[in-house]
Amino acid sequence: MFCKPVTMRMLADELGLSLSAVSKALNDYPDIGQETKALVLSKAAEMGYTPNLLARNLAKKTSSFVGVVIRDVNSIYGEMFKSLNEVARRYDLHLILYDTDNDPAVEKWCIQNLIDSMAMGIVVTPVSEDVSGILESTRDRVPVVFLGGRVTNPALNYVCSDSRAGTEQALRHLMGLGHRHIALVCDHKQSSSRSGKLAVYRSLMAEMGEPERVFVSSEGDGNIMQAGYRQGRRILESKDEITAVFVVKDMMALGVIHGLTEGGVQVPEQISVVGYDGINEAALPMVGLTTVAQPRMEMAEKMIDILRGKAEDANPAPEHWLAEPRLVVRRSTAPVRMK
Amino acid sequence: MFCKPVTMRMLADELGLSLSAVSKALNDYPDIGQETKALVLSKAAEMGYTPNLLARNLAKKTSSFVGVVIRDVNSIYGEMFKSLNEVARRYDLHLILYDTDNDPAVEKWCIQNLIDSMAMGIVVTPVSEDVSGILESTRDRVPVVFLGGRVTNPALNYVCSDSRAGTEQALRHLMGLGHRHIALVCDHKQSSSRSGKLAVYRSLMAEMGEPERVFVSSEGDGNIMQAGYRQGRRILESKDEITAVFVVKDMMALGVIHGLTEGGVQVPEQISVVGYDGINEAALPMVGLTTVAQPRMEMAEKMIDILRGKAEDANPAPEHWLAEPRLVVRRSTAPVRMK
DNA sequence: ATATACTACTAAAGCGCTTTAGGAGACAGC
DNA sequence: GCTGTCTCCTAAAGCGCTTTAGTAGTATAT
Repeated sequence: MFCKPVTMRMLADELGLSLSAVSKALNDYPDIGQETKALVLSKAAEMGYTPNLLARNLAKKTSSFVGVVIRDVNSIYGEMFKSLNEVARRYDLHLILYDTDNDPAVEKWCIQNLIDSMAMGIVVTPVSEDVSGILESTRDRVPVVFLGGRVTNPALNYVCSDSRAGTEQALRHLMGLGHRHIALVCDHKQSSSRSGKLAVYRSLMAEMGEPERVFVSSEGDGNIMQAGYRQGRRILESKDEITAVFVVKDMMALGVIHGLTEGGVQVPEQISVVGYDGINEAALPMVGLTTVAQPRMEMAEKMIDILRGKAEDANPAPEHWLAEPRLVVRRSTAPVRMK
Repeated sequence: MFCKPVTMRMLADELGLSLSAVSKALNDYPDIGQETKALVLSKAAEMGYTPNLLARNLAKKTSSFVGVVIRDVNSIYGEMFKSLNEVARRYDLHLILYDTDNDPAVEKWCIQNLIDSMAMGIVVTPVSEDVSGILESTRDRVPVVFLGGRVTNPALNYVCSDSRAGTEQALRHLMGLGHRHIALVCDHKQSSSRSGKLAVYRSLMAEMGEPERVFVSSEGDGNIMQAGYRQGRRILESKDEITAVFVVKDMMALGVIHGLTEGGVQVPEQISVVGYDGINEAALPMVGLTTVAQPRMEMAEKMIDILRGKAEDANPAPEHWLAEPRLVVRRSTAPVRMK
């Protein structure tokens, strides 16, 4: 059923040229005659020749594949794929995407396969903040850039949004609406972006002379949205005159809103909610979540940039990028209601 | 910076064996001694050998890559990636994912690159119902399976949900709730799944002796959700005592709901809405869209099955699969309100 | 002892491409 | 004439693996 594709060998034979002449013509080498080059190119077009990427990559010891390893593609990082895809296309790069489903064993498998596929680089949102396994297997083989705030070790390549700046935007927005009793909701997982958000929250609360109202989900709270739901209920139970809440993840914020409204509290009339990430769901008309959006395109560009740089220069100096997030105001926040 | 990985050659030299002996040991060939095999395997583990997939694929003339070409990854088909990813892993397959953004030129580029990467198969949600370009370039080179209802040519491989059965489930659900004045909303794009839904709608309306209330979006309506919004408004303008509406796509249904509620009509109190696809957004608590969900896992399994079958047997007989969708009842539908 | 068959290995070609080294021919300078 | 220097092309090795053909060596049958 499958017919043999046109190879350079066939082109060469057809034209009575050597294989290398054809290769040089196709790859714009300097030491090839203009006429010969034109001849080869026209013949290639005529016969419908297209280069075999695997063979090319193997011979060049470099590849046009970029690995993308995401904990959960149904998240902001999965949504970022769309931007990555666009940037990759600009450079004739191809994305091999994996969803690890938060399983370290799967993550390991993915990384190994990318190495074996000679990927020119790997983007990964690591399952665990302990990335030593990833570093060890990829060390001196393929550049890795960590995405999202879980890893911000200055010795590594990473790209994430500036969670401190984003948090400040969110909180100042609430404060600008007159809110003072502001709660923070976050999940139990440690990450540098979480601790950054927490620090900014604390300093702003201190600035206002307000006590900290921090709600942390516990391990057994199920998925992130359910965890948010639980915290929404806890906020109500706290009887703590809270008028606004900042949630460190949009998905969790949706859960918080659900918990709040199910408990009979209107958002934003009684409590304002702002999330973080800028997931697609936040923009739905029936959701309308005010959120701090990560600049996907810019982050995608930076990640590909870094990987391309490493591939070319084999430059061992780590590169970071803190992307400036942008507050998107929607329906879930409103001025505080005066008593 | 990049160090040379362990190759079979190194293993062979280290053990004083031939290259082929090593290859056979690693690949479970019959004509290799048990002791030798054990020796090779342990040495491989010791030296941390892993096979170069590109080289292997090139030599075997078959690859472990599967191409996935999706019009818009932020859609039900993008969400299906998660299932595809899981199935692919079972067979040691790797997914090269592209988002064509509905651009035929990009689609062409993606397909060509997959051919050049020696993909063992391609899953595609085609931009246009005219897939002759795709067929021509992939013919006799790589098996293709079309996903979604846009292509259901019996001469081709395709997998999609049974839109007739799904539509019937949706409409019978509404009818069971007492609805008789049921509208159908669809977009202007032709596709076999759309025509199937329309046909079932017509026959059921005829069965009830009700007139057809069909709302078709027009070309200039913007994205699918905006198009739905427009139709939601049109439904209100129609003054046609409509109590329920079936929308052929969830994203569009969200737009319809938005149009309806913005026009002051409560969903589901005044008008029930049911969608089709089962996108993640439909399950959000603040959305709660009743919908006909496509069985993602089953469809993913079938697609990989088909591709694997074609790759092995080079069997030219086309295969189809109509997956049975499943009605998921949520908040957006309610019993008709008696006047 | 010889033919037969089987086992366990090696040699070598090949997958389709890149790349290095080298060589033929043209042309200039002295 | 010889050397040197171009330009344009070829030969051949190599990327890391698979696979075919072939060959020792041992065991079995006659």
